[in-house]
Amino acid sequence: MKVGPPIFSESVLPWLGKTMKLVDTYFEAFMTENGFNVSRRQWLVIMIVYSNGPQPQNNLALITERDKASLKRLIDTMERKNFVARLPSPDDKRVNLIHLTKQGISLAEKTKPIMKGLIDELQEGTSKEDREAAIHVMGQIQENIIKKL
Amino acid sequence: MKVGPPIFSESVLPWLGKTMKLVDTYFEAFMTENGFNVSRRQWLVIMIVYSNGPQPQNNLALITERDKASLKRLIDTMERKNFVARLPSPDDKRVNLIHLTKQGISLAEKTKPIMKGLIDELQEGTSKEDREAAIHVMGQIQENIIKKL
DNA sequence: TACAATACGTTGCATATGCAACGTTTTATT
DNA sequence: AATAAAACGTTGCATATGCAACGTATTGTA
Repeated sequence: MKVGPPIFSESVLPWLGKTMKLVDTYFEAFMTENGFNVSRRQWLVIMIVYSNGPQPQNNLALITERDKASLKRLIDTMERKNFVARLPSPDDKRVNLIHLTKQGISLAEKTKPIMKGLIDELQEGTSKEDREAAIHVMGQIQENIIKKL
Repeated sequence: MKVGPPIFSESVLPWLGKTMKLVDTYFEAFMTENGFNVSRRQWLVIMIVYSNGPQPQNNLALITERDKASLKRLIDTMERKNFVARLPSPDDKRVNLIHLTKQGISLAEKTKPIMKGLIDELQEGTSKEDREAAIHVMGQIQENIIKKL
């Protein structure tokens, strides 16, 4: 018996989660192949710090859109893996600034160029117009929700 | 200091997770407002069973794209909430068939009509062409990944 | 200045998820 | 028919996440 998800089927919604999950899976496989043990979110944090300098945890939580508790634990893991280091902010005693370690910097430098290639690979066979349309659709959905919440 | 996520920014990818999260949030708020205590995934299971009849857990795991262990625990919760009941399959002693309880059927009947409205609300301001483009992009990304994995 | 409100990071608790291993049952192979 | 392989649901373990509460530090207000 053929069985599928009812409703939602014609809409954009069911595609979002599955795509995201696959992207995460592929990202980690790709990183593992290249000798790095880093999740997509960990990598994102590294690149944010690499591009913008040391950041308060709270900032990273906002940018990555996680709870600050969740981000705290992510930093714990990354510190254990020796990608980042917590250093007290000179301006505000409440704040930890997340710095990259040598290993973190090295990872950023090595992965940044190949990551563009990865994104191109993933989006292969899609046109710029379609991607822009997709972004517009998702942006509109987000707006609609935020307006109603 | 203005700080944003580097790379990925121009791509479709960062939109996926955020949109999904917002949709889930809104879904649950909507359900709560309407007097139902049910997550999007729980609701999806209910609608699948409602539309297709009692299902083995494994089927539901495949359709909802969760691990069978994860789905097992989802069913535990839904059984506790009295939305569904496990009944042994007459054909296969390994299999549980997930049935809807009266309460589950009632929920399906009451929510099905309003859910179409919800989806329309969410997609308000998007054209059919753009939504199709979005689905095409995500489908292509999924294909690309599956091909490479 | 003194006090209240807020911000930051941490911790405890609850929940969700995947993977691997297991017992039971079914299906395939020899 | 006997045995091997696979399928189904369950459980233990590891990880990720959000919310609420807390202590400390900073900012705003009276």
